[in-house]
Amino acid sequence: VTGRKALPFDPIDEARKRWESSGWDDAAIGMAVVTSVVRVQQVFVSMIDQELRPLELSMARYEVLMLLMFSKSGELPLGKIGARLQVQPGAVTNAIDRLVADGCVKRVPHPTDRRTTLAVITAKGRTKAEKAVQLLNAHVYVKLGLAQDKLEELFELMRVVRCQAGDFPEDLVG
Amino acid sequence: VTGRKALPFDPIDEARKRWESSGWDDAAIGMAVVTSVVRVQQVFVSMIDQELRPLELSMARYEVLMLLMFSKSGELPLGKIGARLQVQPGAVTNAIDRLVADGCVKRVPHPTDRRTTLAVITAKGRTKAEKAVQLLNAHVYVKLGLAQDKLEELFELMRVVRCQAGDFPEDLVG
DNA sequence: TAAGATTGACTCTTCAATCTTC
DNA sequence: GAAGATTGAAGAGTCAATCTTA
Repeated sequence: VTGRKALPFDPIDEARKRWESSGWDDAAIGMAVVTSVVRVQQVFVSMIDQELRPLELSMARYEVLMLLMFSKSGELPLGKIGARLQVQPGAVTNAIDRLVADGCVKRVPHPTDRRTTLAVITAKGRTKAEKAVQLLNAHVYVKLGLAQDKLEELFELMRVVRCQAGDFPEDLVG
Repeated sequence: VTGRKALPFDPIDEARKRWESSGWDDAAIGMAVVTSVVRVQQVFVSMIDQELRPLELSMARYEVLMLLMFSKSGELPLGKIGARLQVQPGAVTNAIDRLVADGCVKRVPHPTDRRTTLAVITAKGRTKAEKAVQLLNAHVYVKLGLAQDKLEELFELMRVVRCQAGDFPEDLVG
């Protein structure tokens, strides 16, 4: 993706064989899957970052803008944002700070609960978010190199893993 | 995984529906797959970090130890490590620095090429690596909550994505 | 007491610049 | 000049501590 070179063999296949020849057969496929997910994520994130760079957006800030754009009235308490993105409060504060500095978001006090702060997307924020979506749709999401039906299979398998991990309740799987 | 709460619905399903109702049908499944991979990776890495914490190992340093342990004579040039892990040179220097400080690795000059440095795993490094493997095998890799055949399907689909991304040559896909 | 947000210390990453050696 | 490694700055994350408000 960047200046990294391709290897003349599949490194994860190699690792799996070593696991099997070390007597860890029952864990070998799990290791291979986890390692694959980590590597693929690395590739996806660097594709996304590259597209977002001209807009001066990071992936984290893009995700925040998406959340705000698709929420009714374009505002959300910071705590809700953290829960959706599954990141710590400090990460939210940081992302909002930068979005505010860039004029994409405003901080507004909650009308009734004075502990909570609302993030509100601005017109500039909406414009930037729309550009970002166009770029990612055109250059990342439609270029995954897998047929539609294969993507569906992959999505369903990942959904089960996400559910097992407690991302959302079990009764929503099937 | 940590103190994060589960949501009462699948957030990625919601996003996918919004994509479809915005007329981005062709990109919707790609968006859902990319988002899924990012979330699952987040979960896997935090499971791994939690297991590795008692050993005072990060996932990055664990990966370096694995590479060294499975290489003949337990040594590797820093550049090779970066290529295998697909990270920048600076990240390798950082990881090796910490492993050296922990006594798990030694830096040794290359016998013929005085530009390159070799990382050599120590006895302490091997011991720690073996403990790490036991922990991850027992508490992560065998507990993915998916049947063996489903894991195989998932692995094969991810392999195609990795290949498309240029992780390794196309003629090794299968 | 607990919830929401912020802050500061620390880790790990990328990127660009630098230094040595080929 | 190019390759290998290091360095320093900046971005983004965790975690623990803190402050305000409920």
